[in-house]
Amino acid sequence: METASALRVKGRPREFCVDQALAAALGVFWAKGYEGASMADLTEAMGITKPSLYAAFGNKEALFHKALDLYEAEKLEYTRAALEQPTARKVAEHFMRGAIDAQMSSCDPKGCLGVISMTACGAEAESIKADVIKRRASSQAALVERFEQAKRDGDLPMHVDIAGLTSFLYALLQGMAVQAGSGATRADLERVVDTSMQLWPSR
Amino acid sequence: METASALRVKGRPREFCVDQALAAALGVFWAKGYEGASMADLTEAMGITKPSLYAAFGNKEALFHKALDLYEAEKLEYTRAALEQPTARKVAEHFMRGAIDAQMSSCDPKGCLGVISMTACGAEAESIKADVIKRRASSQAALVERFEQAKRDGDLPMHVDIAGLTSFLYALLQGMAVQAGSGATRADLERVVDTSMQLWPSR
DNA sequence: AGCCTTATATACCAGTCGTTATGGAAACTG
DNA sequence: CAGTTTCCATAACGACTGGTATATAAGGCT
Repeated sequence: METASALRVKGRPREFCVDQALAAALGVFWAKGYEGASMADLTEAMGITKPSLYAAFGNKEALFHKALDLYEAEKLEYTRAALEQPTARKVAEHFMRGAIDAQMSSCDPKGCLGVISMTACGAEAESIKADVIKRRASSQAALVERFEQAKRDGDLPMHVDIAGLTSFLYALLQGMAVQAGSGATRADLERVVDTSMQLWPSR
Repeated sequence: METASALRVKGRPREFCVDQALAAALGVFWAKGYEGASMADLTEAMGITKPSLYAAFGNKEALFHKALDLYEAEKLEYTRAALEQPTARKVAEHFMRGAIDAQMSSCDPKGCLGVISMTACGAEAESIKADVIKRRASSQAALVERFEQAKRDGDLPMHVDIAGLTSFLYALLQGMAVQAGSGATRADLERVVDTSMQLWPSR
């Protein structure tokens, strides 16, 4: 409908940076979950008032979905790199080490936004939960595909159940996220990864 | 102070069963988390009014702690049986199969109350979180001790890192709880357990 | 009987939730 | 300059939050 409207600003320009405000909102959601983050928390962290927030992002739920987009694009970028590793073993290790970096960053909240948003489910957040589930399903499907390729490549034994191995790896990642959110240290999580890699099949 | 006061009921007797009401409260907390469960939800499910609830249980937080006691005693009883299994392998398998039964029961909410309560953390629930973390730490310590015994018994290789293996198993349990709470089927979780048992060291 | 103690039921408290109407200020176009 | 459009700020909305005050009802004790 509109052609390159970057220049066509008619009225008064907004006084804040949308991307920057969204990043601040992501931080709040990440730290407190969807329902735990109040509009007051959000507006304070974003440095804007409530009407500005509603004008720029719609409402709380729309803001969350956009924050989730940002989270996937920025903090979950490592999963894309993981799928490009040469062997199934390296794929799994990249997933887990990357998860540690993402979940234990000193400047970000601990844990995984997806896990936090999915478990904290008070009826109103049902659509939030559904969104997170859908995103994770597509991500998991990509991992299944990668492991099937690994089996064809011969770096994964023929007898392993791919769906099982994928869910197993995801369970580990989610469990690590839970532990990251409840006081585990980076060394704790690294021990989990080391143990997992020692047990990994193709070795 | 008081000696067997079961008979000494002075005033009007209460019209509901405390244990039954607590069980109903547990169901609500389990399904919606601590913060997601409102007093209206609780009183409705328990079949009592708010003043009765406050008189019998103190407040929402005290009610939650008592519900957590009940949860540990009833739904987490399988962990005690698991520790008594003859080998480390059987201990781990009993833990995981028991977790499936507890998290996928057709008459109870899906997932693990501990995981749900720990991840949903909105400031006010900080003491809730601390309680859950403490309980899990003691449970985890018991598993460490059991695995050290297994190493002495020779059914666990000498080179394995016990702390790592324990956190690894707990991560799997917590990850399965996350998946149980987000639409996974019993077959999905059983695939995770089968995969885990195929990778388990001492085999 | 009457008293005493406790439970129940209704109504209410102050505070917060997400959301929005209102009024004025700021910047662009003509 | 006026006109228009959009922004920001204050304040308010009804609904709901956890928690209580008050009044009435129901049992045991003497």
